[in-house]
Amino acid sequence: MKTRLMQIYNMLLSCYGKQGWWPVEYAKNEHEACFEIALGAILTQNTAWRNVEKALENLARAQKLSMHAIATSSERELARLIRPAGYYNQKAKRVKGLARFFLTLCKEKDKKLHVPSRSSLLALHGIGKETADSILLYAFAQPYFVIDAYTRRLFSRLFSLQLKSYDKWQDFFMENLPCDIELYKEYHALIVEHCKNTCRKEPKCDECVLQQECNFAREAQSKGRISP
DNA sequence: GGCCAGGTGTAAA
DNA sequence: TTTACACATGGC
Repeated sequence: MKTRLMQIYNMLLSCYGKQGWWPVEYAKNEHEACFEIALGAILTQNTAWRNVEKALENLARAQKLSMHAIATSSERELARLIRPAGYYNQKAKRVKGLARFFLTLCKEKDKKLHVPSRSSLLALHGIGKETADSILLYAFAQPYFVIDAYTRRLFSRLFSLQLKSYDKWQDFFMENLPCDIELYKEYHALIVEHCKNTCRKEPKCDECVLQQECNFAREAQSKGRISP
């Protein structure tokens, strides 16, 4: 299992190349870069990244991209700016809560941005496990493997896995991969990139870099055994 | 015009 | 504990 997970990673890497997530476009310092990542993590909830880019651009143009600016803006104004990212009323509340939370992380005298605990992120309204783990991994370089719909879809097919909960999926990856921040970042990004291309709900497996893996999984399933 | 996108919170079964 | 649904824009 461990070997196959790494094999799949290497196939994706050689096909798509290093993804270098998370993209930071506007931040002028390290703290704001962390915040911009977390902001993007909320804005991209069930939303295509290109729409998030429009929202971020609106915020930047209006000088409303910093944690302080967002924390002190009205929800109405924020909603107007982030409109292209969808669910703008909900997300306006969420990003404002996030900004206020981030301000508490930099209040320490040493000027360092404190690494939040997972539970403190989950306590924020509108931050669930996937968003919390994205923020921890990409903004704070903490070792949490991010599970999203693409990950479940792809690995359900590849391994005939029917894991129910987010935690079980996360355990599956974290128990079978070396604890390596860069690997976690890149693997998740590659899964997303791959699924955007060929592993959608209607998979195009015949033009897929993992075609052999898919066939292997299908064969194993038809023989009534779980693929290793 | 329908489907889908780097989910989450709430309420009901 | 699982399932259904609201939330919403924009690209293909």
